Amino acid sequence: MPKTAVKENEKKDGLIKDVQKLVSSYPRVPITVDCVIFGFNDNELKVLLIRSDLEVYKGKWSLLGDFSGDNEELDGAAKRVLKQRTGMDGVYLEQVKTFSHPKRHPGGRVLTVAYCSLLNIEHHQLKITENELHWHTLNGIKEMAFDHKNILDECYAWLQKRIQEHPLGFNLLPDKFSLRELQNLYEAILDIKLDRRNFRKKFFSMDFLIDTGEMEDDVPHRPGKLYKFNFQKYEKNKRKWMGIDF
Amino acid sequence: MPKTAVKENEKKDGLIKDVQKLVSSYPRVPITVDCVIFGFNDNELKVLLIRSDLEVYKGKWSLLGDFSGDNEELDGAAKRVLKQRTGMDGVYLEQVKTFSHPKRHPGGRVLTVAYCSLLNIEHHQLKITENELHWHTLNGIKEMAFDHKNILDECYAWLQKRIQEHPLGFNLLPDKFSLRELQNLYEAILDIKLDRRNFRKKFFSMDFLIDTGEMEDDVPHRPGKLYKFNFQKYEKNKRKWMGIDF
DNA sequence: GCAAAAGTGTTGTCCTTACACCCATGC
DNA sequence: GCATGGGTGTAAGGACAACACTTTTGC
Repeated sequence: MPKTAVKENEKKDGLIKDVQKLVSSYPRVPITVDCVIFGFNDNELKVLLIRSDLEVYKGKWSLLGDFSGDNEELDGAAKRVLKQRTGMDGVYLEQVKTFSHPKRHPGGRVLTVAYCSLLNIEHHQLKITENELHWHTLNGIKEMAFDHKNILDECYAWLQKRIQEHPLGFNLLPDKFSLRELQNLYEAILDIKLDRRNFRKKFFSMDFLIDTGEMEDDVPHRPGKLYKFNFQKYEKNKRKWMGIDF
Repeated sequence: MPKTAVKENEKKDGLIKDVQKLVSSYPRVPITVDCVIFGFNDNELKVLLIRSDLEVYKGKWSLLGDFSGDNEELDGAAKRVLKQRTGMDGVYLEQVKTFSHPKRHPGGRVLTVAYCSLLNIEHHQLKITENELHWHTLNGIKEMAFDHKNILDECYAWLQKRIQEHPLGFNLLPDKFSLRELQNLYEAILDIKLDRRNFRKKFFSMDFLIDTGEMEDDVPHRPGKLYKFNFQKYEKNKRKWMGIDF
């Protein structure tokens, strides 16, 4: 507790009575949220970036962020950013880390809370033309505005770890997908090659895939079956998700 | 970007030139750090708490926290809190999560960043008598000030997971420890019973324990060997740490 | 000599890995 | 009919789980 705030506030029993006064004595910091929005198409992991609107970062790419409004929970702020940029509610979203280096923003100290989000590119193409907003492949990104390259790297590492513990990947795929698509996704995220037979065995043994009875269409080879992920069964039965340990 | 801030700042090319002005237009929020400091003795996992100095929380226990000073990185703020309370530098410390519910502080909106810290109780008894500061066993804690019970629960879950991925536990033990102590620690944190022989096999096979040649003393039974953890070898060779998967 | 914990190996089970052939479709 | 990827099974090796007896010390 700050000595000054305590002194002004102190009573004989040493307890602070006026909590509003106490809080108003705290230094205040501008807060933003930054969303690392991952997508997947053409067998590549993509991230959604916008051209920076600050002159000091002219031409550089930036994460999608906004400051946190008064009395807004940060999860809500992140959802708001997603909604504004992609037009979508109900997108997968998780807090990853808070970045606080005093020089991370050229305009002064600004704290940012990084969120990671996964969405299906096909479902979300609607509002993307409004701004200079583009999907980028991960390894094409060299430099970014602020410390956003660092944030992106940490979120990517987070995703690689997280996807082996939870079935997040389905958020990046269409509702119905072939096992080949699912495997391509895991290979792209983890940046490794997997054995097709073992991959299939693993997913079938978890028993969270529903055979839709439909098949791929318009492929220049034997079509594969299309599956859905059984989100309900997974939610009821999380224990059965064994780590994917490639 | 906030419409007002952009408008005041806009040039013909649409880029913002005055970043200070931009940042000064952001709402500002008081920030605190809260440290969940775990210790281990009497074969129990403990957490270091202080009596709240707010009258609204009279008698309730609280995490060790402080607000973040101007231009201070949050990791530094958390280290500062640890240093002030325990007198120790170089304690294990990691950011866990940021809590932002608008009503989490009775004095108004205050954002807090939770840090988790692990320290050896024996080494840190020095400055603990200054305040009403005590080690608590985890399951004795029912109610706390602010949302600190929630923060504590999340940090404990974090620890349970984290200790299976990294050898954090050694930070809680004396430099030299017996395998029995090490096993007790894992049993306490994970809240399960382990097989002694398998536990020993696992740790010896990782080859990160150094036999000090010394033995336990003053035990009313056959004394065990004392080991040190080989931090250097671990740092050079993190790959060999296989998840502990009890 | 007795209580209490240290120290030590083996076996069965299960998961993981590596690996090769036939099948269905579009062209 | 050929190119392309879909679909399938098995065997070997490695990790994990279960389990009991002898040893050393303090008292």
